[in-house]
Amino acid sequence: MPELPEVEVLVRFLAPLLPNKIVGDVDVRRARVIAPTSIRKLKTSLLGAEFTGLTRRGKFLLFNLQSPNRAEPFKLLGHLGMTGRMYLLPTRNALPKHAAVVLNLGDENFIFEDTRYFGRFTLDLSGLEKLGPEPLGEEFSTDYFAHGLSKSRQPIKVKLLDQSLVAGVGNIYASEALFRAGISPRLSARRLNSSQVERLRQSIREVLTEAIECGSTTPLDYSGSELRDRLFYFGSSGTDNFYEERLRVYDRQGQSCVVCGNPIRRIVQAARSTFYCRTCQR
DNA sequence: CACCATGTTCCTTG
DNA sequence: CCAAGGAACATGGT
Repeated sequence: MPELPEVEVLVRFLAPLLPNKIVGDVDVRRARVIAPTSIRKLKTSLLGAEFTGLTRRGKFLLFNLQSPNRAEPFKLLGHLGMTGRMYLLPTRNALPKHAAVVLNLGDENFIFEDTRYFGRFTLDLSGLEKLGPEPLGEEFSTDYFAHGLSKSRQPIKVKLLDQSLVAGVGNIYASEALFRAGISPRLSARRLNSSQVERLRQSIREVLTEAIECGSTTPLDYSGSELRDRLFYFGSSGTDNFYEERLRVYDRQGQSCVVCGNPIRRIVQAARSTFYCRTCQR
């Protein structure tokens, strides 16, 4: 469920639930997700430690912990990859099939579940080093963005996925932001004029902000597998597909553009799908 | 069987 | 050294 808005909503949901909870057991069921941290190292660090906070950086979750054995607090870095979820589950509930890491916190377990195991739950914080600014922060300025784009010949859609340019935009919101800005995804990044750069910067902020607001009003009730995580774009069963309906171009090839009525196109860029309207986006 | 999927990293090529 | 392209990772849905 991973792009900046989904991670942000998850962090807001989990952050108040974690403080004062102490790790009583660490069960690593898929070692790849904690790499390069070893199982032993993770256990040594986490056993007896208390959660003190949770924040977000780009698509990463940053867990703050305090161990009674150490003077200094420490951090754990989480990433949801393509299919990751994190949630608290009563101890009596069965673990999900793809539980990658389970932390016992007393009468409930903290679950990191990830079908494809592309996610991370690790003491290695190096993933943060090359991140660009937060798109919703002041550092993501017009000048910064213009300068970053001016050096790249890549199509603008591909460049938006570069986490060192701006942190947190993924494949869905890249298409959505370009549609809102009326800019073709195929345009070379350095060919955007200054008004396009500014429109795109604003569009990125709006698209992400609206997605967070939308997600924040949804009950994030994961009691295991029955109640669905409504932030999941796909896998919506029955009525809860409103999330997809908010998207104006993503996964809508062949459907009518909400602005001009012409069909939404799907193209492939850097081996990933891009959706756009040829009429509205030049 | 084929192709598709919210992400990142590593390897190769130019 | 750098930018860009593609495969790889792993599993499931259609």
